[in-house]
Amino acid sequence: MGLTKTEIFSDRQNRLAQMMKALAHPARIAIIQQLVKSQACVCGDLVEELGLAQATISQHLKELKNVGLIKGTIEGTSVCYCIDGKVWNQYRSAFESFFVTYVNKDDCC
Amino acid sequence: MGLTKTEIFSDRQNRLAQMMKALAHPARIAIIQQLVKSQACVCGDLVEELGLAQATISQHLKELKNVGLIKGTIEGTSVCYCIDGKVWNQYRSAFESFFVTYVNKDDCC
DNA sequence: CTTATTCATCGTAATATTACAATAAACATT
DNA sequence: AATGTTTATTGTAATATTACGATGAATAAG
Repeated sequence: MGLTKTEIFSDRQNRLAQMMKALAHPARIAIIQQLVKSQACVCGDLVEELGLAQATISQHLKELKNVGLIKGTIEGTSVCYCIDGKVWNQYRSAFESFFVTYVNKDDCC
Repeated sequence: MGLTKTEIFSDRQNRLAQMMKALAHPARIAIIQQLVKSQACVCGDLVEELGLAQATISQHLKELKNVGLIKGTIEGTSVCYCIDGKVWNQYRSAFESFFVTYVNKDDCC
């Protein structure tokens, strides 16, 4: 137990859930917002901006990298992260498709 | 440790993360989709539709209820669940606001 | 009143997540 | 080469999540 039963759900459902999960932490939201704001790519500045340990930030960055939302390129001794526009758009349309399915009728109960 | 440091993030960030979390499981996605599809409210039919134990479904329903996305009304011995249109719209616009912040320029790295 | 039916809750096991100190790896600087 | 800087990784503790059987509470049916 304690293990999500992905087999019984559709690929779409699993993928959407995974997308949500990638953003289901305030630190990862904050990281994304920083990357959006500082049009140029930030790197370890994130550690100063957010108040978390370097190891923790690195861990969150890894998760965001794993789902493809961000990518990092090495620049000397530091790493420059930025948002992957393609994946961002995929997320955006996946979320929109999900939310558009429900049309507001009078609540039935 | 192991406890999210909500204090260091803004209310907006925490709320958005919580919304994502509510939908960060395929079973909860599937439940919502069922409720959208069967315009009338479903109840324990969910247990048959998805392949999870009754206790598990009940637990997921509770989480969705906690964030306000769905509401349930007792009908005799069964419970009728449906989406709360107001909260749905709040979610929708919160997600849209988030995704609209990033405008696709050429990826910088 | 007794017996089903339906759903919520409790208890519990397995697994995942979050956070950080400590360390390693890679490059830059002296 | 030796030292510093920056990031990733490893190990670990605390907490959260997921799933389900068992039980309880409420109403319906007999």
